[in-house]
Amino acid sequence: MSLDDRKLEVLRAIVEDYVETQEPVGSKALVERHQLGVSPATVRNDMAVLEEEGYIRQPHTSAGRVPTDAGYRLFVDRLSKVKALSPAERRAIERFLIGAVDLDDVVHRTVRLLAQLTRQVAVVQYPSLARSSVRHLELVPISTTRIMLVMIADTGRVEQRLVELPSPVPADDVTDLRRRVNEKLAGKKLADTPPLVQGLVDDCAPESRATMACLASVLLETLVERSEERLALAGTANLTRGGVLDFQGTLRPVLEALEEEVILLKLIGDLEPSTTRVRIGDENEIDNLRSASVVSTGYGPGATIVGGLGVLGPTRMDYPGTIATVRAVARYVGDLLAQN
Amino acid sequence: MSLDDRKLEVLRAIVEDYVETQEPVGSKALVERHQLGVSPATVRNDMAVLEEEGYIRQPHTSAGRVPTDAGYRLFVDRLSKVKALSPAERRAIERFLIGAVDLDDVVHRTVRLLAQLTRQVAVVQYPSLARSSVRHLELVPISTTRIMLVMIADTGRVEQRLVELPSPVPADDVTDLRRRVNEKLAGKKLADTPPLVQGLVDDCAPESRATMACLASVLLETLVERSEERLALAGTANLTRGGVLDFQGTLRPVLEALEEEVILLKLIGDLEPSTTRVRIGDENEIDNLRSASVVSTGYGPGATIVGGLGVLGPTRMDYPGTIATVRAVARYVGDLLAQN
DNA sequence: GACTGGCACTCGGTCAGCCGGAGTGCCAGC
DNA sequence: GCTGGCACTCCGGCTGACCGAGTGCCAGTC
Repeated sequence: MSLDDRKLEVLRAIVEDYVETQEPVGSKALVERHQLGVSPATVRNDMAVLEEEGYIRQPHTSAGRVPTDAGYRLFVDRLSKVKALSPAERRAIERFLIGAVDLDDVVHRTVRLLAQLTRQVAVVQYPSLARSSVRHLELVPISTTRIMLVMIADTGRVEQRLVELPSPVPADDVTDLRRRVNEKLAGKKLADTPPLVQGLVDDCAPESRATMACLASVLLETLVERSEERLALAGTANLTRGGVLDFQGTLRPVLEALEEEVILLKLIGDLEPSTTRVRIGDENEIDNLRSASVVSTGYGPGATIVGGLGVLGPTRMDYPGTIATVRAVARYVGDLLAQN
Repeated sequence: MSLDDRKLEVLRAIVEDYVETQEPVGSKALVERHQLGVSPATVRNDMAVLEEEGYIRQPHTSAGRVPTDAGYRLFVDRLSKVKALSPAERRAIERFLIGAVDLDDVVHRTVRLLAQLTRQVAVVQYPSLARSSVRHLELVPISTTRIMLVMIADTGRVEQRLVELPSPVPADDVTDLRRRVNEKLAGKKLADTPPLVQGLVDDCAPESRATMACLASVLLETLVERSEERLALAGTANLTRGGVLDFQGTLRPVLEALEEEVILLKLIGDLEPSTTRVRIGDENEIDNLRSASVVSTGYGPGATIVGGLGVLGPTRMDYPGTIATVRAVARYVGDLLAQN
């Protein structure tokens, strides 16, 4: 019951036409627009098979065919070759990213760029703290019993936390604390710090141990364990393209999902394999996004990956183009980070 | 041609009913739902006058009446008393804000809270740098020719900028720079710093002047002049309540406007008079938001104002309730900031 | 003079019925 | 195994009728 080449070709044609026109595609139109070399009747037979196999379906009897999620999946996996970016697009990417002055700026520019190029909703995760190393830890006395802990990561991220101290600490002691903390932690992966931090507390002279313990708990709790991932989002307005036809009538669930950072992280996180990932319709675990597709990938300097980025759109999207753009942007961002 | 009390009462009834039901309201329904003590025919006469004056209009002949922007304006200015918050709402606010650990957290919680309570789109501006004072400036050497400048403001905001130095600077000099910069600037309003910074450069020994100049220019350019305002946004999904009926059929322009930080700032900025501000429909300068209303106010510790917050929704919104909530939330946030 | 009841009129929304067109499935023939 | 032909289905759009909500106006009443 395997699909021969022509049937696959028919599927490809259906996907391409439907993505472009947003309308169910019939056998006659298909042979007209693509040089299939066979008659509409033959195509109809092929369509019947494709439908039986679950790759396409009819919205109603006597309407054209529309790809199913499975159809898109097959298309993405076997029928589409990655589209090369146009020189104009390459230039746009470079121009867009070249003036960035700090990490915030890079992330914001990237997310807007992605939204603009793909004409979809774009999401970019800030470099994950969990994958960063400590470049420097700064302790800034705010008052005698308050210290601002500033952590600068090698990925460019800077996080600050206010630490309330149990008792007043003189400025000299702060200097000493700073030195000790940096000696121990600078250059270390954040994930590797817990035992080191514990060591710091243990090695402390009794009189400053309480202070160090305070510092250590803030460090561990808010930067290592509960390290909040940050995100940037752009292009929500693109959801309204194509009317309310995509997303089965209402943007509600999609907009709701986009407001939940946890959900977005799930979407573009899981960046292990460093390859581009495509989730089509029902393949999404999040119920609100069953009518959407997500294309995501990891980025980072060189071969390492420090964060994820991706776009979200209707299942009816230009997969080859989107995949190419997402990849290209990720690569550029990675290069940019490598320069620091 | 002035409107007597009953006509105003009729207008109020129309606004309240329309806000609630989302449907044009007719004379008969009006006398049934409100104890106006007159017959529908009389109400019709009043309506005719109100329509002539431009406070209400008919979507089509022989349909009920709908308030115009001017009608809402009159309602807000003269007909509505501010609604008191329910104890439940007060408790919600307190509970929501009480656990905040840092400024980011405060802002994020606030914006979500606002969105949730008003069921509209909420915007919260971070405390403006322009209205902040310098609490501390920290210089962190990243390499011999790179310094991370970290500014901690009294409002809790922390900004960092990477400074590329013209020549290597030894650690001791950095310490010295840090001391001098803080002596001069700590405690000063950011807006007052430019002459002081200039003084710092002028007073510098020739050998460190280039470094100081570098620092000064980053400070002035990116923190004082081009000081970027930051924002948080939440509740976009609330736009879809009431179908696509509000916002004349398409969310597009509204979503687009919400993506432009500049636009949002204009909306909730301009916080001079410290009073709550209501912009209704066409009163908005931004074309994309002509079908929306914005309720905004300033917040800050005590009587000073350091930033703005507000909500955006359809012109058909519960103004008294929204105004009360926006005010209350602003007050709570101000109190919270005052505690630091 | 202000309010009221009554009446004719308007017009949007809905429903049924009709028609055309696009598209299908199937079948016989090559 | 492909093709042309044919009957069938069903969506979408159009039309006309009807209903109901709501209005404007007018004459009558307090």
